[in-house]
Amino acid sequence: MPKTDKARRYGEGREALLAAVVHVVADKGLRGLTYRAVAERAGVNNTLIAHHFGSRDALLEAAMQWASERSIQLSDLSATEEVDEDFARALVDMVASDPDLQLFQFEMIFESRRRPELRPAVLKLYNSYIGSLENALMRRGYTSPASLARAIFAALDGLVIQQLTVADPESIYAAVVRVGELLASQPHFEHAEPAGPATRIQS
Amino acid sequence: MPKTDKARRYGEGREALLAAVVHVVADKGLRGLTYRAVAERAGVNNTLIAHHFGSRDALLEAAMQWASERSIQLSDLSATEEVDEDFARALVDMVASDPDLQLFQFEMIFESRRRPELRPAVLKLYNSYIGSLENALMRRGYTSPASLARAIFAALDGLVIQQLTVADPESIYAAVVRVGELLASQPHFEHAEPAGPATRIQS
DNA sequence: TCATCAACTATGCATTTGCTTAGTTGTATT
DNA sequence: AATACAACTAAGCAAATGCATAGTTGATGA
Repeated sequence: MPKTDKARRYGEGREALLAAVVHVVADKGLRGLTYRAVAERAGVNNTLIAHHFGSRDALLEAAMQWASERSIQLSDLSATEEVDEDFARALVDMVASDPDLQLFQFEMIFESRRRPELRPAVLKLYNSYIGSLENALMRRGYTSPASLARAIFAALDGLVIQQLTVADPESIYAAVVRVGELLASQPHFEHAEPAGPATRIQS
Repeated sequence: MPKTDKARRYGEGREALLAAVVHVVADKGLRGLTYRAVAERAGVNNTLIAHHFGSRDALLEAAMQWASERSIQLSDLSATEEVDEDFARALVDMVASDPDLQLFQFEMIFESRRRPELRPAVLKLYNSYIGSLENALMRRGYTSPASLARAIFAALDGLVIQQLTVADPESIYAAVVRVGELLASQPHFEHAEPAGPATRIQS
């Protein structure tokens, strides 16, 4: 039996369709993103998509907007004070408990290469992640936080992909912890110090 | 005008089709992977695909095999002695000069979630990358090289994705260099020492 | 030189797709 | 209660797709 959300109430169709897009893309890919598949998953008639969004492309764009708005998750995580065991556990748990949102976003990142209208949302997402991480690193006194933030984010991003596709959660957990250790071994303040000089750790 | 490789010689069709798959997937996605698109790109009749491979699924599987065999690239790079400026430049140049192979592989990694027959090849690729990196780290005396190799590979993987989608090559270059610095700051031997004790750098 | 077989092409078709058109139903406003 | 309009459904169609069938062409070995 296919997963369908039934018993929708009047007026909830649009939102249900957007949520359905994320799940359909996550488990059938963009090739499986059809009016009928999305509608079935949302529990509505397929022509409702054309009514609300006009075209498949517009549906995808709307879904990207919608998903990125509710994708505070990693952004919150990145703004955390440090990449420690708690962070690692939270990240691994997040991916394990809601892989579809991550999968959808990765699909959209690659799709944005071919669909210019998706680029703004994708860029905003990435920049918000990397930017908040960069701020956190700067507050903690790391040197040249821009390239460091990019590198650390890339590592976390890459580990999420590995967890989604080829590796078991515990290996990923260990690797995330290792990323935290790499960070800790770089020169930085002992605690976040918004202003003024502070103790700098040398390693 | 569409990119078509014309003037094929008798007997080269199969190989041309496999190469075409990589390019088609890279610039139109898996949704754009149709018999007609691939055949046009390869400069052959679309029914030749059914002749050689039988089905679209089998074509994709064959292309994955084919591509991973000729994807010695990152593996070679990972086995390099250290992640320095030369390595960073080589990585960035590789992605810039041949993005299609990388894009194809990323698409396949995600596709392997839904197509079990692709998993062996994907796992083999990842394990060969991470494994050779782990060996290189072990030779250089890094502690717990398994999680470190996974983390470093994830960082490089993530940076490749960023270069392919959202960031300019020079930002990526800087971040790759930073990854090298993170590695250098970890305790390890000064030079690769296959056996026996050696000078251990403390940071 | 000719037989054989693989590589290759031409035609065609059932299915799936995006989306249009024409309608129905629910809700909010007066 | 009547109006009006948005949310929603039913039916259907032109185009694209995967692939089957039937044939043609080129290389190769006897």
